[in-house]
Amino acid sequence: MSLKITEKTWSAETEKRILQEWRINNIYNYPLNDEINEKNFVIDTPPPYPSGRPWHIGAAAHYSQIDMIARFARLKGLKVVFPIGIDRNGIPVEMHTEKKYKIRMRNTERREFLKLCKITLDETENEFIEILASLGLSANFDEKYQTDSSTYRAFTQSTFIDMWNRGLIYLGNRPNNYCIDCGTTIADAEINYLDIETKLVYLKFYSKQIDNYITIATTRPELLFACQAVIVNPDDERYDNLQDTLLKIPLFDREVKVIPHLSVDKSFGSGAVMICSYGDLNDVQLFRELGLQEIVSIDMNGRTTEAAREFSGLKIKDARTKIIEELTNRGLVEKIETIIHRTPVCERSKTPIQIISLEDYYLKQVDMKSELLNQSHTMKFYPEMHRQILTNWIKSVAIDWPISRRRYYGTEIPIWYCTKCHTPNLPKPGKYYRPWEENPPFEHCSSCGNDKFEGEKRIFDTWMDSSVTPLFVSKFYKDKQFFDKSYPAALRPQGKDIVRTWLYYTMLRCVYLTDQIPWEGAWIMGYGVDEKGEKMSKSKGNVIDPLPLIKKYGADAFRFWSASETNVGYDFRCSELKIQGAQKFLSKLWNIGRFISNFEIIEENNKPQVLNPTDKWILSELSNTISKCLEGYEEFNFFIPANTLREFTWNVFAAHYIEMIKGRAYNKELEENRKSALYTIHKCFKTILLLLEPLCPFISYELWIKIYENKEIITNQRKIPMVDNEYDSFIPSTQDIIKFNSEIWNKKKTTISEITKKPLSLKDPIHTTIPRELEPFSDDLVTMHNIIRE
RNA sequence: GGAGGGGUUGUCUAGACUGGUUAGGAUACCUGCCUUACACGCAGGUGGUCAUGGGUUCAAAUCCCAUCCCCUCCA
Repeated sequence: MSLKITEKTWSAETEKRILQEWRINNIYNYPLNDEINEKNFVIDTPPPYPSGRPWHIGAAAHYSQIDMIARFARLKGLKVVFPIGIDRNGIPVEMHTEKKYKIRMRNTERREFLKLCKITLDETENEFIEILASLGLSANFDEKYQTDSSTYRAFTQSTFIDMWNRGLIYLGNRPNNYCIDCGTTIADAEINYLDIETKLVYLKFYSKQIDNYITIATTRPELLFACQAVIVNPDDERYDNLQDTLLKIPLFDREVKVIPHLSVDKSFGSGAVMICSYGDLNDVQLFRELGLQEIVSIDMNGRTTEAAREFSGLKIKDARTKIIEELTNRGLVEKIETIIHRTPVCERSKTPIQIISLEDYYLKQVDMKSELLNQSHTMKFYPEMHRQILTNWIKSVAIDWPISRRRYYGTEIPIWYCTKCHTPNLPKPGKYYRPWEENPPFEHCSSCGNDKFEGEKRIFDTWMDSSVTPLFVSKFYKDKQFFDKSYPAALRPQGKDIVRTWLYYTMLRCVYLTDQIPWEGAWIMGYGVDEKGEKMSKSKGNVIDPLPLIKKYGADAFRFWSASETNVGYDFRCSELKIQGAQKFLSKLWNIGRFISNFEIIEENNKPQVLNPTDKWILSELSNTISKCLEGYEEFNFFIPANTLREFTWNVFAAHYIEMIKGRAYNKELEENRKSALYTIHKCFKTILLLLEPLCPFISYELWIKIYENKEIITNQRKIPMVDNEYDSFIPSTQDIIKFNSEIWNKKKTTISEITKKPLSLKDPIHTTIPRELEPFSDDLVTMHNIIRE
């Protein structure tokens, strides 16, 4: 009998040493046995974007929980494929690089700019990987992939060439969302809406026919010169008999017709609306519907075109100021109101988007809507309620996906154009191509035989890269045997904020390429919100940096907090106090381990023939706990095992069982009775550690190797504890035992000792009776409370 | 305007699908206690019109209807 554990508390510092040990032994990177014909449990891990600090605490919790998914699957004995990728393409790094080096992308030589982006990414990525590892992530870091590697980019390009050959991609010239700041077309999914204060200008449109003017309210007076119609609601009495009336556009003197249209809100402004190319997507629709001739108003640089006459070549803001000024001078403004306008902005640069027509590549998606809706039913959602986000989004898809971007840091579109007949020539899939600086891998144009080409300069939308992760990690195109075992992936874990992008685009692409949904299930996590329940944002200043908290309390405390605080799919509040609470539980567990480490281990093969009733009772509670935990784990709802384990370990096992068997444990004279207690206490503790391992791998590992002196907790698979109903009849005793112990404690507390004049100590004897239903446990209870039976 | 989620003690939350002892826990607060694992602990206590109104029922935090408030997403 000796204490194998001497330290009184679990220290987060220990984690560093354990991590080192895991790293040296490479414990999570075991080769998958390809002989066994069994499906791999593939987690389509979100490739995080290394955006630098502070990292979002919700994201740290998110990755912790993904690791719990992986660890539980290993506990079950599944062959887990837990890849880790880093998403490196896209506008955020370009913007970050511009800021960092005080340069502008378009004024910098392309190669030079790409080099600077890479440096920026490498710096943040290393730090980021360190954080992930320090959280105890059991992912395969050795095979980390990066979406900007030539391998990954070749993969993206191959999928594009594949889809091109099947006629799913086309070049289209149509009005679309355009961000002036980013200088590129963007997709609907990349747009956010902000409430912005703006001026609503009431303009006078004169008409000879009625010898008067009508008032038109607009938030976009700078587009006046691109006006092609004025619409009014047909039910609006103010505009009765004005149909087809010609109105003169102020300043520009061109005439446009008044057209009735049901889409007009009578109560907004004056009830008459000017339709310009293009103020918003509604304008686009009306131009199409009414067959109006487009007037190009804004160019790619965000400046007014020739059509603006004396106002041409101006930035939108300046054109607006000048036009309002001129209109005011000429008495054409009736009034100006300030309103809050829900304005679409680019989610990256926060610049209000413009609608302009450009030639871009589109991937067909409108035709796929019903197919995707149908197929999505084969996928399970955790929780089911978040299926709605996807369904609503698919239903709202209205135009095909513009996939080309006029940016630098991304996967190049692999096309060379014939200089003679302009036919796009595509290379063979499988290699990484950079048409803007490389010669084509072919000599002659497939159409006219010409031998001169011009390389495409544009790149792909970043979602073109990230929408093929399940294919990349399952080695599509590369290893048929592995792919068959790995696809569809078991699970896509992700945040609910990127359902319309990552989840949706991945589905679309994978259904095109493989005819099936790429996962069996989607696990959708909520947001980490602040203490008040509000979303964290830099502008609100309520962002919590997880790093100091992880450093202070340790990864396990952080992980346990994240598990016990987040109900699957719901938003969860982040507060340091709760993490402290998790730390206390770990300390409690540590000390239970410390106590248990006193006693020799009675293994299963040495189990006593007859167990003491108290031991049978706690085993019944243990079995109950196993069953609840497994149920929660199966649903990837870690809230359940975390709280079940905490409750059992602290409030039943430690508070009542351990106190009850202390007498037997220390009494070497009744050997059989002692053996029964020691067998049971180790059985319970081992089970607790195994069930806790997915949540808190560090402390579980440390306690296990300290007490049991082997590494079975992580090296052996299929160690999942089994539910055993043998002692179920003891379950009802739990309430009786807790109640009885509580009564005795209370009695001692309220009895003032004659000698000390203080309440009785727990050691002091007490006269009492033991209720009949607790008779089987009476020996343990008598010793525990020092009861003198009456 | 549309969709989804939520409103339970000072604060956070479980219970709601499947109605049934005294609404459970955590934290904070108050009181007492070093008890051969743990003061990061132990024991005890104060604290609740379960958002509001109505309905169903022997019985409603739970089911139904309406209203109000908060959050998120979409137009």
